[in-house]
Amino acid sequence: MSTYEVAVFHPAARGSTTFSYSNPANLPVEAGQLVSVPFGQRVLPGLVIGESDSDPDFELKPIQSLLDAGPVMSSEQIRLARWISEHYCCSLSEALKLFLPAGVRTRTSKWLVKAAEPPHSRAELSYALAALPDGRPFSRTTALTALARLTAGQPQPLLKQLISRGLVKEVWAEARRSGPATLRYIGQSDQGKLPERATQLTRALGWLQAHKPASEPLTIPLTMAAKSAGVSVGAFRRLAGLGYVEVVSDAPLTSEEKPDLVGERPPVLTPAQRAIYQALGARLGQDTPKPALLHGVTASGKTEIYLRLAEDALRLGQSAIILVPEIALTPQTIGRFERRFPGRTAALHSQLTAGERYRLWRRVASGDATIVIGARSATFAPARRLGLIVVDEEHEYSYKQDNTPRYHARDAALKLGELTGALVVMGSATPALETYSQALAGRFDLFELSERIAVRRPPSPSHAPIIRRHTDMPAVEIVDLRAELRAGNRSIFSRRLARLIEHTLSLDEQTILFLNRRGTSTFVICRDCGLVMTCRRCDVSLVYHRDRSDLLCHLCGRSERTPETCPQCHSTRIRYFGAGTERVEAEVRKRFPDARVVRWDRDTAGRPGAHAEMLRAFQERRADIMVGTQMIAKGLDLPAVTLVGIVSADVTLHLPDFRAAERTFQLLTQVAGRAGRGEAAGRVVLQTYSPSHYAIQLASRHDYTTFYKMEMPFRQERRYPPTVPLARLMFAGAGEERAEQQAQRVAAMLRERLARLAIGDLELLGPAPAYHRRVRGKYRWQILVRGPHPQRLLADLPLPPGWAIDVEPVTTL
DNA sequence: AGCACGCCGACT
DNA sequence: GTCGGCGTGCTC
Repeated sequence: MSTYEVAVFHPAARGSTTFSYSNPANLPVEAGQLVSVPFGQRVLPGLVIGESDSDPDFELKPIQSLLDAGPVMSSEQIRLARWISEHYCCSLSEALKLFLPAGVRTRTSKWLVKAAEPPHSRAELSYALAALPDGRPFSRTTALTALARLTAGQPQPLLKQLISRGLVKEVWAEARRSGPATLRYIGQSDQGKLPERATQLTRALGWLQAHKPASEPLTIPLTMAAKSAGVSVGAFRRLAGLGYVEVVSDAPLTSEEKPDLVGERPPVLTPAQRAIYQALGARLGQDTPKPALLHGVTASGKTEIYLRLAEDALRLGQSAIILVPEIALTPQTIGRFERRFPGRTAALHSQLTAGERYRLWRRVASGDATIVIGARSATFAPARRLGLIVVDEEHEYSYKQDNTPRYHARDAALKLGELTGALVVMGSATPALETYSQALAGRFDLFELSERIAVRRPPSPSHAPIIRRHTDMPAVEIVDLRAELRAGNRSIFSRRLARLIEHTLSLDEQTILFLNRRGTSTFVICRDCGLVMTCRRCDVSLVYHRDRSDLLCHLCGRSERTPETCPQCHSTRIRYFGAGTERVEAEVRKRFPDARVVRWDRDTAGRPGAHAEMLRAFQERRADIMVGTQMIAKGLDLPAVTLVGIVSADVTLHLPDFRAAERTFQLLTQVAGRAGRGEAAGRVVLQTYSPSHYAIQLASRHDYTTFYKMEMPFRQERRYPPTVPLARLMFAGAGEERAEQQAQRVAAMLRERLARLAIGDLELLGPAPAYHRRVRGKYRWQILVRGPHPQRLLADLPLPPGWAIDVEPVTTL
């Protein structure tokens, strides 16, 4: 009899461990199937990885039941999960979880049940036992409610006693499926049975009757119905109890609009676009096409190439996954795909509810949606017959997940392409050095788009042709802020920038002002004793936010009242230094009182829909100046912007991280690229205290190639990625000395392991305190592992709690 | 993560 | 002797 290898969803599952189970009931089990299995004392969900003939010397437990009709993961997806677990040193079940939305994995929960054969001492508590349900399992809440009557409102100790005496047992059982509930209403003639005062039920029923189509039953997600009818979900559940409607979990979902609508007409391609599109399009049907890097300056029309390729994939009966950075996942980007492929796209973004996410997952799995667009997690969408994977802005750090599994979506996408034979197209104006060097080495095909295109869209809907023509890259002027100071200008705007803002306003054109820092003042200091206000739990200075008149910690989010006197010396001479976006906004309002300003950063774009609102306000010319952090640097296409002011280019430049120059270069180039995307030429003013730094000089000339040539030797010399692979072990825990001891102990273990495994080409750096030594009251230490295949050392490492492994970290801060 | 088992100290 | 504290170690 064959055994089944099952990855169990449980934190204890280390490494790529699977557990073997038998299948005595002969359930139709195949790889990729969700099952529930007994594990220890409990029943847990697991995923069948495969079959084997191995005959272990202990007795196998049986697979208990199937949790889904068919497999929920393909064999390629299982192989990708295995790769993730091995490459990023996480457990297989952690990697598998990436592929399954919360509603698909079934949870188990704790229930209580009366003991079948209660032990000796039962007399004194029999009164309590009598209050509990017989035979069937009941929830903790049920038990507490029943016991509350006997204990004057303090049932917890009594329940605890019952459990500890063995009179009540805790059991693990499958919980209800957490898929979104669906309501089904066929229509009933015999109303009037409802009690008169049941206003909620009457309203719910009225809504149903008003909304039911004439011929077919009404099928709608329960929450949606409740929202629309203005009653609680409970009202519909009550109706279900009375037999008016059916509430089914996980019912087959009717697809939304059917996809035979004609999408927006594509614009005519420029010769440069067409050449690349044709070269790439020819690979779509191929067996294992080589991945491609599309290096195109900002506004060179990369997205249109993606759209064309997606169209071709669809025509071949394939599906496509389009990855974009979370920050660029604006209604603008989503809208562009939805207009081209109406009814066929599934947009996965962070603001979906669990139920919506689940529904989209099902739509993709069923083949109803064939274009998936989303942030990094969309890599794991259950796309069938995958033909194309696009990684837009592939250099973006948000592609790296910052908790376990710490995967990089670009690299996962490349692996997925390799496994499925899908074409992977990466695009960027400022490729990551990792990617560009591999392209130069021939692992990827390199395509260049070096000219900008201005697009004039006719007001939609319209069938007028879309006009496009070449425009120039914006001219960038570097302003030396030291010279400004010398000239007596202490404002955050240089004379040149102020003049150009004025000029742009007078032309009725738009301006973007960029500063990669939120708040009003970045540090608050007492003039008398020199005390700088710092966070109680982190080792950073607090940032003054005038809008909320609070001091805010940007690491942990804690806010404190602004002190009127110094907490140390009680002086009133408290001063505020350093500018953030809030200060820029205030300054603009002061100096240009007639200008209409919007500020776009995490403080103003926090709530859902805020992005779209601000974008629309700016697009419809209801504002003249947009002030923002790096949120505005990504993928926004605002044709009326002719001036970009970089208030300070230096925020990220001097951080002690090997990627500081690369990051600064990328950010500045992207921000500068927001200017002049329409018909009118763009200008950029770049203010800095380091005007001769190569990252700033080259960003001002949009010169990626030279930047690459200068940065690579530096990495080579210092033995940093992409020349030498890197992994990092991080610890965070309470107690300053304890953290250091922890770090030393793990470092010693690593040294010992390195010697035992006789790995000579890996070096350990550290342990050393992290750049932010303390965050949320936890002290942070790190150890770097440098050299080829650090996984050799890190695989199945028994790390104490508080540790995390980050393979190919995006930063070492 | 739970929940065993197991080995020590405070009590009926 | 028993109850119960929480330190290691296992879960097919």
